[in-house]
Amino acid sequence: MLTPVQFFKCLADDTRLRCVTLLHREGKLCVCELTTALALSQPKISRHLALLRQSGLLLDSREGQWVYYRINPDLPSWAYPLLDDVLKAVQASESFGADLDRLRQMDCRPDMAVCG
Amino acid sequence: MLTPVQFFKCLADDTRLRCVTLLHREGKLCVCELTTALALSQPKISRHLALLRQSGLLLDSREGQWVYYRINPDLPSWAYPLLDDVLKAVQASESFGADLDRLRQMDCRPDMAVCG
DNA sequence: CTAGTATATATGAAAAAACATATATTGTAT
DNA sequence: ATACAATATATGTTTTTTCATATATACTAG
Repeated sequence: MLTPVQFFKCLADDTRLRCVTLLHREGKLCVCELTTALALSQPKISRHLALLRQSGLLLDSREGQWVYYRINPDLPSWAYPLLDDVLKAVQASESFGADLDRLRQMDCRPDMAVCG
Repeated sequence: MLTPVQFFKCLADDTRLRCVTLLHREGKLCVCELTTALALSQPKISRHLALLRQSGLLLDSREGQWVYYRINPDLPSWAYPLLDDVLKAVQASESFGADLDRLRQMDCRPDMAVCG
């Protein structure tokens, strides 16, 4: 079971905080979308996602060649108001807008019909 | 200015999380009260308080031989709802009750008339 | 169907950096 | 002198990052 300290360790890194807030806002994203949005190397993203998955904060699911991550819907109840306030805090920041822009401008995202 | 990541780094350690939640609940406490409440060594507490002070989350003020710490009242506005959520999350935990008990049972706390 | 190839993701290993803790010492106020 | 608090040093541990490689799925040509 995720403890408060573990929860904050998850958010205490720039890469992980950006992944979690994007996922909380967008619902679910695959690794390549996160890699593009954050403009970071694939192994770096993958390692941080693994940590978040192992801590129980995220769930993953494979769909064909893509692996999607999302916020675990069975977190302890104290976690959700925190996540909402985290999103509000981070949305105000400059870097979050840039991440979202790169995600929007990404051509050929897996969910888009043109790519299936 | 405190950023969201720095804020979460502050809370991503058991000792610091307990200090911050106690201070958020109690208003202000001196180092010896925190040392008693958490049942940890003075240098250990002092080091973590210094980190929290340097990050801007806490303010300190000397009153005679005692140094009091409190939550900085000039944090970015996103921080306060988060701190409230944090307190709710931590209050549910067992260790928090024990910290509070040790604080209550501490005899000769600096604020108490018998000790002045 | 099979072989070959491309894309997506994960992980092993190693190096660097950051962090936490203990002990000892120093500073500050009464 | 005594109580309270901060810091210096050394040490051990954890975390983060990168590069290279492994695995899994999908696609294409024969």
